[in-house]
Amino acid sequence: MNKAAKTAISPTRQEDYAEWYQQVIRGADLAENSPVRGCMVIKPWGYRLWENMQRALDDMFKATGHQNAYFPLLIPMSFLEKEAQHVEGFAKECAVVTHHRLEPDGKGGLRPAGPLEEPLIIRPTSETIIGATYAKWVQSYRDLPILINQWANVMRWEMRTRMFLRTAEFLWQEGHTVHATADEAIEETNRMIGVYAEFAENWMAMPVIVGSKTPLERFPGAVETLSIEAMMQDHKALQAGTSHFLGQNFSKAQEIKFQSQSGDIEFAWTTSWGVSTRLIGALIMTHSDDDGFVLPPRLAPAQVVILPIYRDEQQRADVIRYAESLRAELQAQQYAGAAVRVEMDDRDVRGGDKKWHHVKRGVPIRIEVGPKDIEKDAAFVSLRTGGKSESMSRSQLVASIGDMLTKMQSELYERALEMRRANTVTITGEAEFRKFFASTTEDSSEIHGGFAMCHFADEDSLQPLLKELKVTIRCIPRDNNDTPGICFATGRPAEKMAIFSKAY
RNA sequence: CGGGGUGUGGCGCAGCCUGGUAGCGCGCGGCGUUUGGGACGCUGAGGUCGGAGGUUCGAGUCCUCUCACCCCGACCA
Repeated sequence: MNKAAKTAISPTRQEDYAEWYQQVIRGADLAENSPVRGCMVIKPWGYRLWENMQRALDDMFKATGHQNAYFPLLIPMSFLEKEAQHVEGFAKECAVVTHHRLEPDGKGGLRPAGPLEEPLIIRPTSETIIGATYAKWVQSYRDLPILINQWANVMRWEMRTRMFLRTAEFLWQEGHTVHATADEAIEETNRMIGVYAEFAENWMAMPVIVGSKTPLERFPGAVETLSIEAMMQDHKALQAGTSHFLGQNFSKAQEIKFQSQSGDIEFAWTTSWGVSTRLIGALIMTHSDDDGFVLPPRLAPAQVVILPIYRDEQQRADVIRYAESLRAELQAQQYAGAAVRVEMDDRDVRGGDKKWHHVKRGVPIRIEVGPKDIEKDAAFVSLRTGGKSESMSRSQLVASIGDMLTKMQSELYERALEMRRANTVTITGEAEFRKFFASTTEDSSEIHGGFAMCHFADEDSLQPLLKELKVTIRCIPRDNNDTPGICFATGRPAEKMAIFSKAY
């Protein structure tokens, strides 16, 4: 766009992080705002990415014994009233359907007519409707466990929306399981947060911290909420996935009962777990740079794009033939257990524009082939993760394409991990805590802070301080967190450390 | 929902204070020169100024209401 600009995306992260985020999405053609308040249009490039995420997750769900099913979009309002905390959590952000038809309003427009006897809400999450269904399915301990996942859209009437991170309507999956014992349900809750962590780290190349939420941060109605937390490039935390142990709260509210082996009637134990298109936001803010989106190879809709370069029709024939055969060879290679995904971009667009198009979309590897390359039986290779572009012989390129993608994937992970390391500190006193999270007035970028690991005794007493600094407790990390200490704020003895951070 | 800001061709903006029927850059079409690179020249298409109402002979410019978006706050995957 601007020849003088050093970066493809303007502003840069330093200049204006929030605006940079928007521009990366636009530059990569992932999504755009729609005429509907708070709702976005996910464009093909963004949707292909989502499909790749879905496929990987779905395979993992299946591998852990789950099946997919589908439940209604609309939920009778009374269903939501059954679990007290659940209502409190979601009632404020529900879209309500009150009529079932439209009629002319006499002024050339339409007005709703046919009021419903009982209003329906558009699901903000499906615990209630699924629970009501499960209640009918469960009679005996022999009916358990129920291990079901649903891919769906949900709607939450959020006050402030941001593309992918928080939209009124979003796509997600929600697993809902029923078990005969608490232990089994807890095991499921742990297993699924593990699946999410594995997906985040191995597929998204995004390091995450697994931990449990404090009572104030829990899912409404849950006994225990586990989450994976990731650090974005502005050092804020993003909750990337949650897995809830719901105890018997929902089964009691919805009468999910079964007769046990001994003949007693017992309430079942349930779990729910989900990740959403928010993961795309996480991906953007984990890896992208000032030239736009950077895709981890494993999830990239196209891992390699071939850009033919030629001057005229005569050259075109040769170059295209060469490019096509190169494509076939590359596609025959394997990466991460699947064929390498290669695209050719032979659009009638100027070479420079074409190159930047793919840079901004985050394609991991760009391969340019022109007459000079054909002579040398070579190709000119550029990696989205940086480094010098270089000419490679065709045989070498084909032989090493899988390794290159593997290396890029782990490089992205290492980079993100290093960013998190560099911005994670252990804090033992309130003064230090305040200083860490203080907004730096001289630095307009607003990128500051990070993860503060602190021992803490009591969540409630910290609230004034946390509110003042706009910091939240992200989670109590599960691993390496057994050393007791002293609460950073009150000086009282504390069992565990928590991650404190500003968050999305 | 509270505070602040914005809303003018696809995108980014100027014009508004000092009302008189719309301008710039990029992008887009055509032609040509270029081309291992986000090039250049000529030429062309495209907007009635978020919406509604009002003031006025006349409103993008003033007033009222409304909607949407962005930032901050409260809430949240």
